[in-house]
Formats: sequence, structure tokens, C-alpha cells
Amino acid sequence: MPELPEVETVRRGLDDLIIDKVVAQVSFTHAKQFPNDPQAVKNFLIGARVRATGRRGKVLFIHLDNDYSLVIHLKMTGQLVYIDDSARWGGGHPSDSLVQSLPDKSTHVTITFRDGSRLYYNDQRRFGWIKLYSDPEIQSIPLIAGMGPEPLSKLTTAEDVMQRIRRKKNSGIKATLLDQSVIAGIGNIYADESLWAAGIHPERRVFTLKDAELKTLHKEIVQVLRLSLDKGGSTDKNYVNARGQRGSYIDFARVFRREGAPCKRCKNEIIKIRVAGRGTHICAVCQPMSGTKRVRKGRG
DNA sequence: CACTTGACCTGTCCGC
DNA sequence: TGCGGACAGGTCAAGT
Repeated sequence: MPELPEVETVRRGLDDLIIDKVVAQVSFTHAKQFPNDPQAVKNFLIGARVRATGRRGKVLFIHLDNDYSLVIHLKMTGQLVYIDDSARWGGGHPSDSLVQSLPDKSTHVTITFRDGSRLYYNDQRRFGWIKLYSDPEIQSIPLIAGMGPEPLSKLTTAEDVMQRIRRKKNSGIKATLLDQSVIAGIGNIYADESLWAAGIHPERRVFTLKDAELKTLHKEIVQVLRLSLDKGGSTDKNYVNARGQRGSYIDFARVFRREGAPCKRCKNEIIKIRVAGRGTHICAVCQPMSGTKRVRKGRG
């Protein structure tokens, strides 16, 4: 489930790998994954040069030199993997097996560049998509237009984030964190991780949260996203970066997928419950519904 | 209007 | 060993 750290890791990889490449050819298996007018693809994608990469929340951009961009959402199982001859024959890193085996049956879009290198879009469950937009159109994509602030941007203040969360007064705090219009880029993993770190039960209604709790939550969101970025994101099952390599944040996770294991703060057993329709991992001692529990610094 | 639930998909795991 | 069903979760549409 690529969230902000995973998408940003892919973006950084692409930025090293595909800038200045010229698109020569595009193929796809399902129009739902690549829902583009063939004429627009022919006119504005084929022959275009990659100018820059970008990201907004969990949405990835490949900006072309003609004021068009590929807009990409990996959703749950999407991968963007770049392969050239040096990766195929010279790599030597642990992801070689994946690199060697592409394309495979999960490859739904293949972009071939003029130098023969390729960008594969793989998506086991086919929830994600790649779409060509003119740059002005991007702003009118509802998801983009309504998206909340970037949590890691220096321009985003704790006060702004807290105020946006407060507007969802009757919602549960986890549902609020997952709402991309409140804050961009958080998904199930980092919602659970940051709520544990802040000592807040995911079912707490927003109006019950004290300012100090929201302030701590904001701080922990920033820290957990930064840590994950540092670890190259989380690979649960599918996620890999643009070179086909896995991320290692899961090894550092405090609650996510740790049900049955001891809480790293109080040794109580981590349990899995269902909140906002999602599997949710908590320490019921550190994250009480009452919200009166004082959270000490974890060494997590 | 505010908020919650179901649909979209397919691979994996569990119980029988 | 095979099979049905639950489960995984980001976003949008539909429902309460």
C-alpha cells in the first residue's frame, strides 16, 4: 500500500533514472489502468521528453517537456519499475530476481524509451491507473484539487494541520487521518503508527481530543513519515521502488502487522481491531479510549 | 450536510 | 488436496 514515503521513494528513484528520456512506445493491457485517448497518447506522449518528476500526497507525476504529464496512482499493489540493460545484466542487488522476471502477468503498462530502456507499471489487483493530462488539467482532478497539505512540507504548520483535523469533529481520528482532504499522503500503515506514537486510540472522536494530543499527533506523523522515507518505505507484500527494491520500514514498525507481539513501550500485547473499515493495530494500554493515559517517550 | 459502508480487483491464507 | 470464503486497503459512489 504505497503511501507518502513509498510514493516519494519511487519518485526519487525515477528522478535519478528517467529524466531526459524520450518516450518511444507505450503498451497496456487494460483500458481501466491506462484510460487515455489514443490520439492524445500519439500526439502528446509518444516523442515527449521527461522533464521532471513530482508528487502530491500519494499521487505521482512524470512531467513531460510539452506541458503534459503522466499522473499515476499506485493504489494498493501498483509498482513502477525501471529497467535498462545495466539493471538487467549488471545489477547484483537483491532485487535482481524481480528485475529479471519483468514483464510478468501483473505488468499492465509498458513505456519504452528511445534508448530501449523501459518503465513497467505492475499492479496485481489493478486498482491503480496512469493517465495523461495537460498540466493545467491536473489542478482540476478532484482528488488533487481537494487534497490537504503535505505533512513534510516546511510550509505546513502544526496549527494548520490541527485546525483541519478539528473540522472533522464528529469523525473518528483514524478515519480523519485517512481522509486525503484533511492531510495528504497518510494511509493505513502510518495512521496506525502515528496514533500509537501519540498514544491516541483510533476510534476517539476528534472533538474529544485535546490540543496537546493533536499537537503530539502532528509531531509523530512527521517523525514516522520521515523515518519511513529514510528506510525506503514499507514493503508488506508488493511495494518496491523504481529499481525493484523493497523498503525496510516494516522492520521498525511499532504496531503495524505486529498483532500478538508485545508493545514496544509497555509490553502489553498488540491487538488488531477494525476501525473505519480498516484493519487497525493498537496497544490498548497505551491508546485508551478515555484519553487520560499519559504517554511517555517510547524507544520504539 | 456529515459521516459510513460497499464496490472495484486478485492473490493468499484459513478452515473444512 | 480442493474449495469456499474472508481478508488485504485507496478512492469514489452510494447509502444512512
